[in-house]
Amino acid sequence: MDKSYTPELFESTIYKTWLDNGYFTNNPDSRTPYSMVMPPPNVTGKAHVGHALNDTIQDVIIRTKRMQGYNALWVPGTDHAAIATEQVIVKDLKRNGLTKEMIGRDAFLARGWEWYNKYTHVICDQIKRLGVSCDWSRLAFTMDENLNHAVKRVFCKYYNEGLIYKGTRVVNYCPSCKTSLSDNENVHIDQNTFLWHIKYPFADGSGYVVCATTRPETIFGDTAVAVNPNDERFKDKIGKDLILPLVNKRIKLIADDYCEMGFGTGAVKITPAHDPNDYEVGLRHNLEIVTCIDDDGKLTEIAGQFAGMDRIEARPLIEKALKDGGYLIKKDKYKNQVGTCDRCGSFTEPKISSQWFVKMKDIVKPAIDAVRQGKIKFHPKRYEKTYLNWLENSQDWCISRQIWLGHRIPVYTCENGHTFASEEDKPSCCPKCQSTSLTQENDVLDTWFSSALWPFSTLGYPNKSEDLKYYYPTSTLVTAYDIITFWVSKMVFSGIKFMDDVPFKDVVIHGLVRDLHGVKMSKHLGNGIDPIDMIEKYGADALRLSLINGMSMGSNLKYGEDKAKEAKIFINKLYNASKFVLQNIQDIKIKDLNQLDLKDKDKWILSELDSLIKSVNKNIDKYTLGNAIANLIEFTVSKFCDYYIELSKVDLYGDDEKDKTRAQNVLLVVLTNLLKLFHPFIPFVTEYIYQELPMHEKTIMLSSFPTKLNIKSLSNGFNKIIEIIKAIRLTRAQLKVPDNKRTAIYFMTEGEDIILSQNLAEIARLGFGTQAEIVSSIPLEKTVKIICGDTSIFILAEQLQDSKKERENLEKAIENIKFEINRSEKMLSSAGFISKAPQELVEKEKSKLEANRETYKKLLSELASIS
RNA sequence: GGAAGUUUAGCUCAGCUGGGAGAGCAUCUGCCUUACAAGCAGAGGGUCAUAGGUUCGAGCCCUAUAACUUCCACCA
Repeated sequence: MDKSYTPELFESTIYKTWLDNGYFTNNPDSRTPYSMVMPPPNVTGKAHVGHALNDTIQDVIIRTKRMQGYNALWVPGTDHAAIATEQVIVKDLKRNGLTKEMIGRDAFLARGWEWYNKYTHVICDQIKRLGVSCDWSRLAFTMDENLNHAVKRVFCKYYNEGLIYKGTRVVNYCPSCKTSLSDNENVHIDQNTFLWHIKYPFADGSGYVVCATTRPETIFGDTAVAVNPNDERFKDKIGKDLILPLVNKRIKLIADDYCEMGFGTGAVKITPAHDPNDYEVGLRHNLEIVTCIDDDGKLTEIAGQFAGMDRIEARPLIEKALKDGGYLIKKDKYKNQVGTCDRCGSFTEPKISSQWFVKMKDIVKPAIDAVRQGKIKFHPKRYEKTYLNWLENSQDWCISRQIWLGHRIPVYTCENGHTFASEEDKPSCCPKCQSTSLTQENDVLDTWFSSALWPFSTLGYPNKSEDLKYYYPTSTLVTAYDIITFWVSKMVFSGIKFMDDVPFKDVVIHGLVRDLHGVKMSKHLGNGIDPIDMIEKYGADALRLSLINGMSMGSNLKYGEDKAKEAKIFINKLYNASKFVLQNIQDIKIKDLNQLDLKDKDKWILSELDSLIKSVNKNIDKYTLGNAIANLIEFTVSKFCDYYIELSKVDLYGDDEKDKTRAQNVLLVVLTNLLKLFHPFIPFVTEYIYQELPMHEKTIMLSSFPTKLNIKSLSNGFNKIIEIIKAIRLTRAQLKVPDNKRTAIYFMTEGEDIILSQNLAEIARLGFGTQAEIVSSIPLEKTVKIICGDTSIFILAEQLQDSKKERENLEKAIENIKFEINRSEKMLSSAGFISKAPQELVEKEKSKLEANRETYKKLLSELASIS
């Protein structure tokens, strides 16, 4: 092994070995299945830290399950991200002076595929560098032939059951992406704007009403003004004609409950084409629908002199025109929320158009029940609320997009006006009239429509494959909280609808990776961290460890480069500890630990290891991976390295062959278990070290995950020795004895102290002693006395403890113990405590009190003796 | 407008079914001890956001308040 940890020397070789041996590949067999599907990254994207976190969590889970003996399958894949990719291609065309209409749909799609083929490997290669153990032979893509088939099958089923319909609605429309969006993709942001109060005069000259609006440019689309039917101020005016400012046409004053009496001026302008509520009002009152903003976000002909202007740029000019015409009463500052496009950030416009929808009401119900009844569990549980809340209030899902990339809606209309959905690529004729002249819908489906099928489309649906039978439902889904509503909910109702079963049983939700100040990472701010950079500088294991360590499930993670650095330092520590073990077991005779006469320190480290194994298993089961890794690091540093390795030197460097063999075997057992426990988190370095062990399987990946130690007579008795070592070290530090100056250590005991007498060499080594022995009388004058529990320790020191400091120490100790005794006495004298607290606890408190009283006496007499 | 989360050491966060407040980083002191100076040993540092309540006992449970964060929602 090299002197220090250098991941770049082995990470890629090891990954290749794993791949070449097919360790990631799985097919149905007699074992119990454990399956996951990877949330597909955008095929044209670049891996960011969020992917690294998401994939690391999944890899930890799948590697653990694989080692636990499950048939563990993890299916990777990518998403076609239609809107984003389409934009990129359109931009690319524009540079060459082309538009998509100029090259036509087929040529455009061909370009899309070029793009997809070119970039699939980029993102996959980046993800591979993390060390993920997904089955790459099953790499899926939402536009694959089979997935395409799944989409069409699902669409037709919905369609034929009447669950998909085409309707005219006001939907969110992005003038920049030039497509409609689902409610989900319409992101509300706060905006400081104004409330314009505009005068609408009655046609008969009998005064006017005032409407307030945040969007004065929509005035051209107004077809009524509404007031509340109970509003006394307007009661006798309802039905009268008003003059629409700037347009000078007549519109009616109508009464509708939608208009709240207390709000604003009490009157609201109605623009059915550009506001969902107004549209509803329009339907009720049979109002004309006037579109005044077109697909590019520009004002239409109806806007007269403003026609052709961008709706937002026109705003100040419209304001001026209103003012000039005497219509503007006032302009107040106002704060409201405005919709923006999830993909490009531009302001969306509510726009009336003909779109395809999925009826949500019925299909959503079983998805709600599945979570309510516990068939699907969220971790942490609180995210159930996000999920349920969204499903319970969901409106029909707008699935049509006015772009070309993606799954084209498989609905055809024949020349005789018959409309039907077909799974076939090119249906030959209309099923009703056999006409062969068919036209397909132009719109494509929302990307989430295909993502919703991911857990079963990647396993072979719509074919009734063996994979589906064996691996569906999948076991666990790991994703960030921000796509619970986009994705998780849609997979659940789709799975139940088309597979008759939930798509997964556990949903593990993690947070988003933020910078150190908690700010979202973005190119714009330059605060992003490139995971590939981190891998190159610190290694994939360090990146993985830094993401999991300190992670609390479901909460955001503040991340900076220092975390990767820190992680690398720790791995170096593990590496060095392993190196120490390996160097010292070259000549090992391997024995079963139960056949060896284990010493106190061995029993101690093994019992610590046993509880580590239990807690790691428990924490992985609970998906609290951050706690699991904290346990592992704590054990490695504070128990194994700081104590056991140091203690083992007594035997390794001594003359007794039996002691040496025993220490070697314990070291090997601890290291082997530790490597296995660490493997899911830091797969590369653990495999690398594992291969150096004198006895090992082909790969640590397929070795068994520790569940418990089968070793008898584990004990914690050695903790007393550790306390003594700490007391000696503390006193030395107070005496300012430098660590390179060793001192003699003596003990005086009242009776026989077996554990002490058996660990003198250990105390000497770790307590910076030249020697340690039990004596019957104080050996020399130049000693300093330390009281540690029931043990009296003397260390030979040139610099005597100054008596003032010594008294201070004693007094402090006495103060502390007095406080403890008081607390115990108070507790034990409380009738409530005795009767209500668990018996065990009462007993513990009693014995603690007794011990403390003993120590107290001892300390007092000690104080008396020095003064 | 509705909902969720957070508030513990200078910083980042743990803290189990309520039973003596923890880690890492940073700081200070000493040490190049043959796995590791990317290291070792030791130390200092907290009114657990505030106010009440329940309890023998509260960082943890309940109620209110405050600050921050996020999600959802069609109030002109």
